[in-house]
Amino acid sequence: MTSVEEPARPNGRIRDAARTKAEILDVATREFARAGYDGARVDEIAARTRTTKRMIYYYFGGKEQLFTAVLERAYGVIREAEQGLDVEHLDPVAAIRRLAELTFDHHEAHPDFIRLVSIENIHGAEHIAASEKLGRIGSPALDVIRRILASGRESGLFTADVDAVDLHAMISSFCFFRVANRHTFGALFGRDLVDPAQREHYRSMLGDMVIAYLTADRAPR
Amino acid sequence: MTSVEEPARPNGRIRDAARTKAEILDVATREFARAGYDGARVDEIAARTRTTKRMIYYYFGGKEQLFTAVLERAYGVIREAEQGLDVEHLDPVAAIRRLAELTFDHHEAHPDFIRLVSIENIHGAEHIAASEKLGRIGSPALDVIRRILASGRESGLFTADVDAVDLHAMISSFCFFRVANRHTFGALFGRDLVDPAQREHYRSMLGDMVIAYLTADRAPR
DNA sequence: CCGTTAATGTACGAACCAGTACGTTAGCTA
DNA sequence: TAGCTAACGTACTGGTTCGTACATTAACGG
Repeated sequence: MTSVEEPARPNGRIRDAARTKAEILDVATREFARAGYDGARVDEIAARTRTTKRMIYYYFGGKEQLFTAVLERAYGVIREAEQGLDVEHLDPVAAIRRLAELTFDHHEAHPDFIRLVSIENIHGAEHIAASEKLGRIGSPALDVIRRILASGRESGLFTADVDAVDLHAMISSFCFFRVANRHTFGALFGRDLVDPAQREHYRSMLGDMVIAYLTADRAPR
Repeated sequence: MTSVEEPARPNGRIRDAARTKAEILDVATREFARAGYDGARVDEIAARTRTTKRMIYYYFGGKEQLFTAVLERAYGVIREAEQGLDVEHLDPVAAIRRLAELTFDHHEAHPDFIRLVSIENIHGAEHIAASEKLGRIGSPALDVIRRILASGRESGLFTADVDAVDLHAMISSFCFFRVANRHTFGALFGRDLVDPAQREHYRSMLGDMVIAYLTADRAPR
C-alpha cells in the first residue's frame, strides 16, 4: 500500500511535501475505508497524521478530491500488481488458474481497497468519473486474459465464445464478494469466508469453477 | 417491496400507525440506499413522507434503529421470495439452474437491497448483530440447495463434496457483483453489467458456470 | 359524550464538522 | 545573508443535522 517509511536521513526534517502528502493518503485510505465517505471525518484524518487539517486542504483541495486521490492511488496499486503478471509461459488452463489465484490473493490482501470500491459504487462512481486518471482505465489483467483465452481456444481446450471482460467479471465477483460481504454473510450464515483455515479451500474452489466453466462442453441443459 | 397503497376506505383517515410506519420504511429504504448510512438525512426522509421527523423518533427511536428496521424488512422480502421456491420436481441440474436464475432475478429486481447490504458491510454488520430478527437468520434457499445437492450426488450427476453454503456464496457472488459494482465496472471497463440487452447473456452465463462446476470431473489441474 | 391515550405537529437546541482567514517558519537561491 | 516562497499551524465560523421539549388532536372505550 506504498506505506510511508522514515526518510533516509537520520533525523527527519520538518518539511517534506511528498512525505506529508503520502502520509495523508495513507491515513485517509484507512479512515474512508473504515467509515465510508460521509462517515469519514477530515478532522480525524488530520489528527492521525503528523500534520494538520490545513495541509489536507492545501494539498488536495477538499474532502471530495482527497477521496478521489485515495481511489487513484488504490487503483494504481492493483494495476502495478497486475503489470507483473507473468503467466504466458504456462498452458492455458494453468495460466487461467494462476491469474484467478493472483486476483484472489490481491483481494484478500487489500480489504481496504475492496471497501473503497464498495463506497465508490454507493456514490455511483462519481469520483472515478471526475478523475482524469481513472476514466476507462481498464486493467492490465484484461490483456493477459485475452491472450490466454485466444491460445486456449486455438488449442481446442476452451469453449469458443467466452469474452475476456466477462471472465474478468466472473473471477472478480467471487473474490470481491468473499471480502466485501464477509460481515453480513458471517452474521447470517455463521461462516467466515475469510477464515485463514478456509483460504486454500476457497482459492481452489475459484480455480475449479473457472476452469470447469471454460472447459465444459456447453451441451447439458 | 411491500409498497404503501392507499387504504381501502375511500377517504384516508388522518391517523394510521401501520401506514405511517410503512411509509417511513419505504422512504428510508430509498434514502439509505441512495446515500449510505451517514450520507442519509433524517430530515430528508421526513420531508418525503406525509408525516414529520418526530414520527420517525416516535416509532423507531433513532436513525440507527431505523436503519436496522429497514434492513430487517429488506431481508424479510428476500426470505419470502425464497419461501416460494418450488424446484423439487425438477431434475438436479435443472433445479440448480432454476435456483440460480431466481437469485439472479431477485438481485436485479432489488438494487436498493444490494446497496443496503453493501452499506451494512461497510459498517461491519453491526446492525444485523444488534437485531434480534436477523441473527443467524440463514436463508430458505439454503435448505433447497442442500436437498438438490443430495439428490444430485445420489444420482451421480454432481461431484461429491460441494457444500451448500459455499454454493450459495458462489451464486450470490456473481449476482451481487453485477449489481453492486455496476458503476465502477462500467466506468473502468466501459461495459454496463446491468444492460437489459445483456441480461439473458449473464443469466445463462451464471447457470452454465454453476452447472459446469457441479458436473465437472475434478481431475484437470 | 367524556376521559384517556396513541398519534401527530412545531419549534428549537446543542454538537458537530467542512472549510477558511490569517499568521508563521523552514529552507533554498541569488 | 537577505529575501522569497513553499510549507505549515492556529483559531475560528457558518451551516448543517440529529435529537427533543412541549403542545395538540384524533379516535376509541366505557
